[in-house]
Amino acid sequence: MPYDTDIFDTLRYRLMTNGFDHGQKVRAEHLRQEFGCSASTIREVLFRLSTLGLVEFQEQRGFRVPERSREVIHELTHLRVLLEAEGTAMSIRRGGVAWEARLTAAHHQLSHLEMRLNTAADRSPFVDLWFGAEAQFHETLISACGSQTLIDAHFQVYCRFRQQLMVEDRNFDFISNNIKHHQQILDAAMAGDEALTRKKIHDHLARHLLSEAVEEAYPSGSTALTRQEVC
Amino acid sequence: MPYDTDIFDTLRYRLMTNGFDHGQKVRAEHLRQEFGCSASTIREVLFRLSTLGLVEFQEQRGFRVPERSREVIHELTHLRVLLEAEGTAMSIRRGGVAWEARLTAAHHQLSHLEMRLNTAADRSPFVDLWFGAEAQFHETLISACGSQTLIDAHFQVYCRFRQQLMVEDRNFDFISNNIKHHQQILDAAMAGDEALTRKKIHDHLARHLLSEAVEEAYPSGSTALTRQEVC
DNA sequence: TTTAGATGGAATTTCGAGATTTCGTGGTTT
DNA sequence: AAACCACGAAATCTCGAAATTCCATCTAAA
Repeated sequence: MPYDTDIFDTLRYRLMTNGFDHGQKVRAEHLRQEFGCSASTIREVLFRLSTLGLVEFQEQRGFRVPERSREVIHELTHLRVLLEAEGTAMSIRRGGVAWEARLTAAHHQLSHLEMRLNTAADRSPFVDLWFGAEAQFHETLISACGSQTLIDAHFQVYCRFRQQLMVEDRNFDFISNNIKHHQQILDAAMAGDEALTRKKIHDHLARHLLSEAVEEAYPSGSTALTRQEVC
Repeated sequence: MPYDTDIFDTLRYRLMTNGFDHGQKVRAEHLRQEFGCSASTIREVLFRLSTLGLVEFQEQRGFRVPERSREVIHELTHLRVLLEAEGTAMSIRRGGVAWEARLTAAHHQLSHLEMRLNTAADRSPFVDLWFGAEAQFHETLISACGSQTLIDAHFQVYCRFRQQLMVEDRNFDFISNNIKHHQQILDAAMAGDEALTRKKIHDHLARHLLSEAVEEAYPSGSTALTRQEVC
């Protein structure tokens, strides 16, 4: 039991799974009582969480959970596509067989869970597993890019993206589309087709982009945003 | 007036201008004495600085200044080109006359300083001004992109980029090339040519990329990295 | 000589309290 | 009714010290 890492991880999970309301102030005093530590420790943990963008620090006003908005989701998606497409293209160039093996494994695990999610009557036992597997798959995509800087930047964006979207669409209506998307990304990457992989990554997330901007980047296949969905 | 903001700004400036050695541990106790405050205050400031990547936090091992390396410079440059090219292209699309005016102003100021730097016998009085103007120009390039998320991400990368390169080449041998580069970026942006602007931004920074990777992205004009230079 | 363990000083992390600031409530004035 | 001010409660920020951990050095055993 080294240190306040427990608190950090607990709060990070809670923030990413929307255990706090968007825009709400973080009540340091309540957390202090809950974890049985001093205010300074909580304060420090919150500073560390602000590094990931999961809480926002304001001078003399403490910390608060970022507001949820369509615009922020759009911006995070845009950045995520930019980084993930670039990182995956680099992985294709320099990943080799080892990366392909890891990617296949990650996809297999994700695919399995998505099948279960798609058919199960009660989805709740799979939800957390699916979130983990989905994160693992996208992380693996860029894992062989060779740039820890890019991986870190992507992780920051991914955390905030997840925080923004986790609250929505617990019905997993999108899941059958996602199965196709992930398969197409895998196939394109395995074929070594960088351009196609970039496009499939974009299409996978295009749902969360506001339509106008989609037009600009990919004039052909724009999809209007009628409802926010997870991933 | 917020108290530790002074310390934050002072240390940020010192970190970005290499007032500390790369890879060195940050001596919190020394800083505490220098600023006449408690260890907690210094600790908090360092956490806030780690948000920008200017110091790295390690559990139970305090903070240290990131190591300087050719690989990290390459990665930061790669990310900077990616974000800056994208942000500038978006600014071109949606910036309008107001953005063009601001960009022209920023370039004019920068250009003026670069002329002085290029001819002055003693460059020292212009150095700080030039760093500010250079940052201002590149910040203005992406300022109309409409995505605060992208602007924040770029700022993080820019801080670390500057921290890595500030120590090098105080002779400003690169300055005459830089004058051309900045002019070309301005011209391409004013002409509304997104592709050309992207290329000019890349060329401007290509010097800091390791040659192999430059080949991959821009097979035509690769420039080997023989010596690190600022900006 | 090398390795393992012990030791003491220095750095870190945590704590609880006091100082400062913000925020909400209620009352007064225009 | 709207704007302004006063005041108390609650939150934030800073501090100094205590508790914990790291790190370099020394000693002993193989």
